[in-house]
Amino acid sequence: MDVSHILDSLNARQREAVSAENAPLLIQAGAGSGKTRVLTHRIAWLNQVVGLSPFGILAVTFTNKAAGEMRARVEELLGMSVASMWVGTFHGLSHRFLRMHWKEAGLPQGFQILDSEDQKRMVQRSIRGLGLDESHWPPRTAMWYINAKKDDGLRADHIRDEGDPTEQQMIEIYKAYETACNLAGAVDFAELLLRTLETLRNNEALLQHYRQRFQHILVDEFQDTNAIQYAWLRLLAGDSGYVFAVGDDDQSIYGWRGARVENILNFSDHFPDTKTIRLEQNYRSTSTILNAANALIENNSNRLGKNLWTDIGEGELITFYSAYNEGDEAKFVVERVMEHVAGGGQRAECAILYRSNAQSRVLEEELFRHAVPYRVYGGMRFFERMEIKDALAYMRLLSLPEDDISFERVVNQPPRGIGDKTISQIRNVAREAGVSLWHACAEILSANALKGRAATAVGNFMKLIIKLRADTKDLALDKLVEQTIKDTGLLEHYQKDRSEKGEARVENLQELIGAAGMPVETPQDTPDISELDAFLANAALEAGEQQGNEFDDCVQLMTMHSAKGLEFPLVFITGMEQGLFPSQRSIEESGIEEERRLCYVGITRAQQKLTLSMAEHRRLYGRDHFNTTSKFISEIPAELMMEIRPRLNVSRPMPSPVRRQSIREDNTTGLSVGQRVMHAKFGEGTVTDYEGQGAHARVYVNFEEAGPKWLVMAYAKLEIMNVA
DNA sequence: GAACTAATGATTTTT
DNA sequence: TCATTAGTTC
Repeated sequence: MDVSHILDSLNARQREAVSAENAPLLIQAGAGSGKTRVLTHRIAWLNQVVGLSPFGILAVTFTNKAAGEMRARVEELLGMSVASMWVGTFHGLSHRFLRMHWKEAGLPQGFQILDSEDQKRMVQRSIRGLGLDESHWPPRTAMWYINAKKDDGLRADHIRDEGDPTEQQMIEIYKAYETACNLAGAVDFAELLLRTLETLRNNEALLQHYRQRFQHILVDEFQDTNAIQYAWLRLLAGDSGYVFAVGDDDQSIYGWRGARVENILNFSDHFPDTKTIRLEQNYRSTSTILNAANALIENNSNRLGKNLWTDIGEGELITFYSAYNEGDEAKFVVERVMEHVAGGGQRAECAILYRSNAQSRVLEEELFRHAVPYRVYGGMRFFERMEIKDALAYMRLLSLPEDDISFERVVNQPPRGIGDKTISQIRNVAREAGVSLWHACAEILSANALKGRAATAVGNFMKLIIKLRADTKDLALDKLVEQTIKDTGLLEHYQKDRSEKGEARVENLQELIGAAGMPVETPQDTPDISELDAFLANAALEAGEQQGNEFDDCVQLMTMHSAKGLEFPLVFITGMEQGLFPSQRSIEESGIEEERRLCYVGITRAQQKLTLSMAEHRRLYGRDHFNTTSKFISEIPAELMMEIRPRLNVSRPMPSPVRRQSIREDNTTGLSVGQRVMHAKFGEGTVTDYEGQGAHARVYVNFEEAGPKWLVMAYAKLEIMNVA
């Protein structure tokens, strides 16, 4: 059989990995060394050469995006659909397993998934239920504790009581939380994994079935696996399965959320006869960039060790700029971006990276000032929005009225006269009887324990849900959403809010109808899960895209963490300051090796040109910081770097208006200086300046109430006022 | 029930 | 510094 299409495009190491004999394989894939390519080609190899059915392959990743890409690339390579192959995230695959084996797992058939926000509310409820003071026992902390334990595979009963009163209390909260989740048929993210693991462990027949089925297990980003994910892999692989693990210990940047680099370092101890293959040829960056990255990471101990190389050529030197303050730094970066664009480059080729999200603000302001379109990664995702979660909560109640989190969320949203007093009464009954809030309501009503108005309100709410469920039983999903947001009054409620925010919420709700109209991909082996439950699970597991931008060609702003896996011709790493990057906390406690790996990740995102910058003086969280240069700068060989000295006038806080007016451009705003205008939010004002062209045209308006502001014509919806 | 006020907390993020 | 959120008031 001709296998050239699988191997031809690969280098020697990649071929070795793809065509390796059956054995545990550890592929140390450096940044930009083609790891996704190796993974997908390995799957193709297993299928077309070894003759393994897609049915026998399990491929697991961390993000939905990575899973989607992998499936698409395999299908492209094989020229066929591989729906029977299990490709997905640890959570997604566990979810699939639990839907199929809910009985064995001891879950209700319609179990719901809690996202982090739901989980926090649930923990909060448990804390309140125990009569504890929330300020002393913050839900965040308790949630963090519970997740850390679950990620280590520990139930509340498993935790050894060392006599520490704080820990004892945490264990109590954990227990109460477990009870509440079981009652509500709710499963949090960590629970998906833990429950799957336990179900397999306690059910020999199931375990044997899956071990036999999945002879080959492929793992992406192996350095990011935590204890339970590793246990999951080992259990499934058993003694007869082959794990093909691809990862890079130098890119392990999620230790703080439980990832264990040891999983990579000790892989060969756990899987006998492991074959290790290193992919060190980099297809992304210039040798200057790679040499900088190599030199930097050399400073870490405890590595498996590897050296990236390329035949792309030296390319440009790395630029380093030490700015006077963060404003100056932003100005410098944006100027470089604008130069690139002026030279015919795309904005989307530029990525501005930073350590913490708080740093994006100044950069955004500077980009906005110059009307450079940009996109910030890491905002609120679609299915996390308040109005969307409200609608979903109603839908969840339709599916499973015992879902207490959803019940509490919408029982008085929109307001229908069920106040705190009534709710806490319901809660008490529920707690005493050990039933869900929904059942508690029914009991209270039949016992006539509520007074007039409250009783009617609660009764009406229950009737609403029951009627809605009956009415929508046979409806298509999008119609169901539509009817839900109408009949519950949710849509009307948000329509009353005439502000921009309210309008956006109404739009989002309408978009939800649209989203429900799209078919949700249900795996063929997932049995009788309703269309509604599939949609709800999907919403929790895949929170959707972050908000896009109306401009396609945007400068990309993101943290170095979110940049992992991406690449850009031009990369700017800002805030190269001791105490910020590496962060103060990492210097003091967690050790800075992970910070250095993060820096390594940042550097290796760059294809052609890397620019580093710092601010000697930075205001962060209302405090002034006087910074020294990041240690990491000194770890990059000086001959790879060129330092740019600040110009004399850069530290001036604001450009003088005189200067702006001296370089006049055509006025395309349609308004003239001196024109009186009206803005929906800021009120009346006078136009005093303008700049920019076309879609980016802006005017400077001095508002009576709100003060002077720059407004983009395309968005501001200014009303021209006639002089009285 | 909306509208104001005070308190809080703040690396990094996915599921 | 500043955004979110919980609490308070009318």
